[in-house]
Amino acid sequence: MGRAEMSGEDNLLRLVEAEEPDENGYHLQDQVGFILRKAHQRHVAIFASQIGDLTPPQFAALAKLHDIGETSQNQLGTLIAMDAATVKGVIDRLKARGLVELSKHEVDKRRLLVNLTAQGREAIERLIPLARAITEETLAPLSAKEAATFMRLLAKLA
Amino acid sequence: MGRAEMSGEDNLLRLVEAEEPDENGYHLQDQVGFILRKAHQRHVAIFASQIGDLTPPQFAALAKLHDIGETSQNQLGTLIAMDAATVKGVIDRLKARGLVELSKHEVDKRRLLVNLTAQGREAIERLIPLARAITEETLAPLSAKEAATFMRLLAKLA
DNA sequence: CAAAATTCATTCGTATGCAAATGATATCAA
DNA sequence: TTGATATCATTTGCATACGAATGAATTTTG
Repeated sequence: MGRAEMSGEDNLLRLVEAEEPDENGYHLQDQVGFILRKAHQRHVAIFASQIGDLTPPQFAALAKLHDIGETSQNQLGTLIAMDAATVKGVIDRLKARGLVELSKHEVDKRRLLVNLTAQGREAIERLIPLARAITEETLAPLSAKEAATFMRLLAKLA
Repeated sequence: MGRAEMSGEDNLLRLVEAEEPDENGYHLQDQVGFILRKAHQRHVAIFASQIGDLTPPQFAALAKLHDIGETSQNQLGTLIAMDAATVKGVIDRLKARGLVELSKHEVDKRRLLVNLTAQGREAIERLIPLARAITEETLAPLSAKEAATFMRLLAKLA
């Protein structure tokens, strides 16, 4: 596939000539996955700067429990998009800090019920305003209109 | 703050009445960070379904090395957005599989140079078409125009 | 030049994140 | 009812991801 055989569309030709023969111009920094990973990293960093003593997954668990009340560990995992193994670790750590408490389901003995403690409730209610600020700061590079568009499209991808 | 005191904008009133008094309507599933995390998860799953024997970070390292040639481990980390500790693990595993080789920088003895092996080069060149398919599948829920908009806005956030 | 500050790499500790295997319990179906 | 399935939780193993501490080498600066 020699370049000489290529008929002449100027921009394309210039583009091709600017690159190495074997490389058809794959640029990592233009790939969704790579940018998605970086955007997520940036968000996590912003989160950590505002809420230092809780991770985003831990916050998600508390926020969801605050929203819906007691549920099973598994159900909670589904709601906050974590598999069973991951959610267990998160809940274990929240339990160790006294933010959630566990109990057995009376009827279905397989289920482990998770609920906020008073301390957990106090914590999440205190943190929610900070979480709003985190969302705001994460979206700060975009105008209000851009942010709305972005959220709409991002939701379609997730 | 009784609801009765609220003057009547219909939509707002209905919205407020649908919620608990103390809860000002914080919904995890509407937060950028949460959706960003889910979108990233989905992408990683798509990646794994197309390229089973390499992770996205490992692929990123190979792709970048293919793009720019030999560099120091640290510099590579900067280019693919990984801190020093993370990049070391990734490179260690690629080395164990014979996809990259390491050498000492002649002048600056602190630096560890990383380069593709012949096998690594063969691998990345074989995988790049699959990576394009992964990008395509990740963006599949969006129209071409939406995808372009999304990429533009995402890049601003990352 | 010599001390101070930086840079590069490594190591340790902690926290996701997921696949796969396992055990206990529930539900479904023949 | 019992045998097959499915669900819930746990555990193990592996792979990011990052802060913090450390040591070696280089660069900056007084």
